[in-house]
Amino acid sequence: MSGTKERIVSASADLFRRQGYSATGVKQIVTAAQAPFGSLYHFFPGGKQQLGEDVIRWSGAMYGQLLPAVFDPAPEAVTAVGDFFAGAAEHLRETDYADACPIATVALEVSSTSEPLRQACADVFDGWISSGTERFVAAGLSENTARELAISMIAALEGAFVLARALRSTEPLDVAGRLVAEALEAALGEEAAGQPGS
Amino acid sequence: MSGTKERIVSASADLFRRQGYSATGVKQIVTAAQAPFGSLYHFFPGGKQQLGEDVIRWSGAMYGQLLPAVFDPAPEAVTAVGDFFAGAAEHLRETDYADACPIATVALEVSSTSEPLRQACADVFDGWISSGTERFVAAGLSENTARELAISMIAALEGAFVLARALRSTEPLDVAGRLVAEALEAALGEEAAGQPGS
DNA sequence: GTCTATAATTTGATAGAC
DNA sequence: GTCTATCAAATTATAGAC
Repeated sequence: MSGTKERIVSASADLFRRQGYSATGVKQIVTAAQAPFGSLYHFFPGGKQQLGEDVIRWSGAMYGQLLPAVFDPAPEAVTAVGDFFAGAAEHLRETDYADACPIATVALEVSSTSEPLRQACADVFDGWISSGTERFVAAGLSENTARELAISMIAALEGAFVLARALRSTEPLDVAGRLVAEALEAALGEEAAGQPGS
Repeated sequence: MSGTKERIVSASADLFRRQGYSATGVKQIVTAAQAPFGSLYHFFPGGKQQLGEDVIRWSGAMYGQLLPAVFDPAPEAVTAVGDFFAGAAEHLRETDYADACPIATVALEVSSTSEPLRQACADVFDGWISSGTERFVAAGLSENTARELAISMIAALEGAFVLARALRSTEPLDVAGRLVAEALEAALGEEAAGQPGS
C-alpha cells in the first residue's frame, strides 16, 4: 500500500474534474501530488491513459457514495433529492465553481476518441443509475419508473453542473433539483394510487 | 468575405464538440478545414484562444436557432419539447454519438481556467435561456415559471447528452424529454387554474 | 521505490517569400 | 491573402543511477 499512488490518483481526479483530461499534463499531476515523476510510470506502466481509466473509476466510486449517504438516512425520498442538489450547489459555491461532477468533463472529451476511457465513464454512469434506481424502488416506485427517475436525476444534475460552472451561479442546480423532486412526488402519488409503471 | 475563415470556424466547431478544446490542435483544424496554416493566424491574430472564443459564440448562435425553429411552428409547446429532444436523439444516433451540444465540452474544460472562454460560454447559455423563456411565456407561463422551465430544459438536455454519449444510448434523451414535457404540462395546468408564479 | 536526465514527438506561434 | 519553413516550448514516455 503506497500513499504515493493514492496521491497521484487523487490529484489527477481533482485536475481532470477542473480542466479535463487533455489539458492536464503528467508533470502537472506529479507536481500537484508531490510525487516523484518516475513513480507515475512505476504505478501506471500504461501511462496517462491507464491512469485516466483508474481515475475515472476511482472518482466515480467516490462520488457514487454520496447517493446512499444522502438518501439512506433521509426520512423521505423527496426531501433527499432536494438535499442532494442543495449539497451539490453548496460545494460548488465553496470551491469557486470548480468541483462539480468528477467525470463529466472527461466523458465529453473522450467519448468519441478513446474507447477504453469512454467505457470507464459508461460503467460509472451505469453504476450511479443502478444505485439511484435501488433508492427509488425502496421509496415505493416500480422498477421501470425508478430507473427513469434515476436517469432523470443524474441527467438534470449533470446538465445543471454544466450551466452552473459556466454561469457561475447555483440557480440551475436549484431549479433542476426542484424539477426532479416534483417529478418524484408526482410519481409516488400516481403509483400509490394503484397504477404502477407507465 | 472569405470562405476560408468560415471553413476554419466550422471545422473547429466540429472538433471542439467531439473532443474538446485542449485536445484539438491548430494543425488538425487547418487540415480539417482544408485551409492554409498561415490563414488561421491571419484571421485570428489572437491565436487559438481568439479562435476558440469566436467558435463558441458562432456555434452557440447556430445551435440556438434550433429552438425557435422547433417551437415557433409547433401547435403546442408540450409537443415541441418532445420534438426537440427526439430530434436531438436522432441526430446523435446518426452521428454515432458524436454531435451533441456544441459548447458543453469546452464549457467544462475552460470554466475554471480561462475567463474569456468561460464568459463566451456563459453568454451563449444566457442567450439560450432567454430564448427558451420567451417561448414558454408565449405558451402561457409567467415570466418566472417560464425561466425556470427554460433552465430545466437546457440542463436536462445537456445532462442527457453527457450520459447518452458515454453510454452510447438515446435512453437518457428520451427520459429527460419526458421529464421536461410533463413539468411543462403541469405548469401550464397550474397557471391556467389562476395561481401564476411559484 | 525514488529520482534525474533526456529522448522523441508535438504543440502553439512566427517570419518572410510570393 | 496564401503558403512553407521553422522556432521555442511543452508534451508523453523511457533509461538508468541510486
